[in-house]
Amino acid sequence: MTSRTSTAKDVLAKEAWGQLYGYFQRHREVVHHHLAELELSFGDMRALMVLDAENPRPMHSLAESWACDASNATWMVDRLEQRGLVERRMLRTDRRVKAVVLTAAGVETKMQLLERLSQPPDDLLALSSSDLVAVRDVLAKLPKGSGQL
Amino acid sequence: MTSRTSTAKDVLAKEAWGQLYGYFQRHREVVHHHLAELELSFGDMRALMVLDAENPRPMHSLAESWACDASNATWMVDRLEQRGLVERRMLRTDRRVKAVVLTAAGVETKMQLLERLSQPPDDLLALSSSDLVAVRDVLAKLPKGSGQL
DNA sequence: TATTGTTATACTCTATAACTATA
DNA sequence: TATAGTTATAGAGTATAACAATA
Repeated sequence: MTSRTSTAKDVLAKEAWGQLYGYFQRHREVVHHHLAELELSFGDMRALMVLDAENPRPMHSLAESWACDASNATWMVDRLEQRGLVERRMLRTDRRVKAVVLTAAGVETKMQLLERLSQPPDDLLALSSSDLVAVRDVLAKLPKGSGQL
Repeated sequence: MTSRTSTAKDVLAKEAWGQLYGYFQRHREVVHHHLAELELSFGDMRALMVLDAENPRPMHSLAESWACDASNATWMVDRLEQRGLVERRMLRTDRRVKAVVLTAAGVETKMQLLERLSQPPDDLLALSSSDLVAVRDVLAKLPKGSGQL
């Protein structure tokens, strides 16, 4: 709706975006490599990210966090439970809800995954320290809230 | 294998990577929004990216580019062909191979998709010009070849 | 006999609708 | 009657194996 002639900054933003986008295209496989090592699917990863051992999460709340149907949440938790990574707990306050927590094994798996994912690709290490600081600090200025379109 | 104590640069690289990774996590939905507008699946996008109108690509070569099974390539090309976006051509040199090209409609759809994908998110426009230049120039130093692990 | 591509089939992930049990 | 969760079922997307045509 804000259609107008391109400013110099529009061009810069497009070029910066192109670099960012291209970089992630090239590193998509990195994530899948780490997941394969831990025998996790992409869905497993999204599931683990939301869960922990301290805060039991009701199924319907998980479905919302995962932006999926309730029946799909049942299926995802079933798989993780069969692998011993999560556990369903009954709530005494409302016996309809089943709250999900990570087991010790789930915590361990999540930790290993996070450690791998936080490992920067080698090509970043080839940059100078000042370049790394520049990227880090500029991106740190961007809003961390839910992504916009 | 290069296990050693963390240098200051290791820490910087991890922080920069964390920012890059987080940014793309937050903007994953942007791509899906653009795809939905054009009624394309994620697979359709990957398919279109590899194809053009000038260079007929044999099926087995496409399966390799898409890193999928040959039978899956058949299925993907079938769908695009039914939508009129691609066309199978016989090769007179080897009558076994079927080479795939984008139709005029396919070129148009691919162009519309590329235009949308190249549109930077609003939050980048909120950065200063010098910040945009910094991000663009640092990322431009990274290798463009096939991603490494 | 080897290669290109397709078909038949099955498995994973996702959703919709119908169901159970609580509230 | 409404809500939390599951089950039954169907569809998209992926793979493996058997097959047809051509080299």
